[in-house]
Amino acid sequence: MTTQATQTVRPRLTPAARRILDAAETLFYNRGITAVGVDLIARRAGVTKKTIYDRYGSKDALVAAYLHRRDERWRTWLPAEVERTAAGGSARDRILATFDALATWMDGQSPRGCSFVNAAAELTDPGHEGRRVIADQKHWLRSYLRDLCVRAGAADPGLLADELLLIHEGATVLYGLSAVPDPVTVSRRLAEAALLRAGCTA
Amino acid sequence: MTTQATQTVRPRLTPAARRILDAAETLFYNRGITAVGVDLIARRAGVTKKTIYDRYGSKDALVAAYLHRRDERWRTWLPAEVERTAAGGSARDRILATFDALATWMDGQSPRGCSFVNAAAELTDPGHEGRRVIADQKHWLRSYLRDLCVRAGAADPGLLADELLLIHEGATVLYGLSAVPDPVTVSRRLAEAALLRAGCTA
DNA sequence: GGGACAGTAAACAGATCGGTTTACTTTCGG
DNA sequence: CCGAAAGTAAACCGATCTGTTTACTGTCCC
Repeated sequence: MTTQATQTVRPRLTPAARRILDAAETLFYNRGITAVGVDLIARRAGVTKKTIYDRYGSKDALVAAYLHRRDERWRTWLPAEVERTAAGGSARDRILATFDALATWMDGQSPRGCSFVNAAAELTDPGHEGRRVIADQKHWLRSYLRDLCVRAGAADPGLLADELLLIHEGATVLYGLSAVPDPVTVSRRLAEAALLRAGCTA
Repeated sequence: MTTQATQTVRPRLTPAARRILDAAETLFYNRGITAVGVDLIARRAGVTKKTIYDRYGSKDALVAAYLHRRDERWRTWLPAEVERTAAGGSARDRILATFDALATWMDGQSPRGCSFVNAAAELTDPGHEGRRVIADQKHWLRSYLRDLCVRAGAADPGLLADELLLIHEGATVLYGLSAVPDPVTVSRRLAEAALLRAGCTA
């Protein structure tokens, strides 16, 4: 057995590695993955290219790390935000709260739509590790919604979850395209109709 | 007044220009816009780079032409397909037929989702001409749906059109991500619920 | 005090990027 | 017959691409 290391809070990321990821996140999201070179990331992070390759190995791996961290943030933030805003409410309230949360998330930091959908548009190689992260993210959201649907007493929770997921994606895309003034309000209405149809009235 | 030219069917595109656009369409859609260079397009089209720049002027202009042609095809195909499949039916039937048409379109040639949404992910410069084409396309679909909603006697045609548009986009994105087995069926169910709510029963 | 680790600085590699230029050929309508 | 348009072929431009290499400096822990 390996000896247990000292219990100091070990930073998963070195300071430089964190700065790299921060810079990469901003640049990838706002300018596109392919359009951003590692030289630019290095410059922005105040770091040498060597450090990037020492920490991440390749640009593809850095892209995967970028998506992974974005996923982690979303997974911790969304349930917390739902609990915060729908505290004391029903499961149905929580489901509707996910749409308000979506609006908050987008207004706050994501004017260009879903980083995963955008990344999927660029990561055309099906073998790219980032594609796995993207698929995982959508499956997580679907199962989170499904869990809420079960608790809301939906007739067919799986089907309702699919419907809600579709509405989420539609709202996010329209938000990013600025093609419709207030897509999140539209999505909330659609969700209400879907809930009604599934027998979730409480 | 300028003299009317001879009435020969003038080809809007020279043969080489057409081959260039064909090659660009396949490559841009399947590999991404930024990831594809003009040298590759030239090679695929059996053409010199000079010809590309003689015909289109810049890569950005070629990208806009690619989106424009894709838009044109969609605008002629969709109404025709809807008339074909919902011939003799009601306006409500036509609305639902747009979702079947979407499935046909995607199965046929667009496994990677909507070319416009994908392009929007890459065209980060708000001044890029392609962004106008994208916005126009969404507005066209919205007004096409809105027209059908009016004829279907919707309580609030504009709002219903927004809802249907959102469902369309959601279905397309989920289709491209392969995150849900049959997003188009899900979208049809959602559309039925939305129509019901808007009072369109015929 | 010595090694492992994290980092800087900067050159280097070969390929590719969008775009231009020069010189020559083919086709076709007035 | 002549000139314009459409095209090939290929070299060239400077910049940028992902990724590697060499040499050196801190810092921290055993």
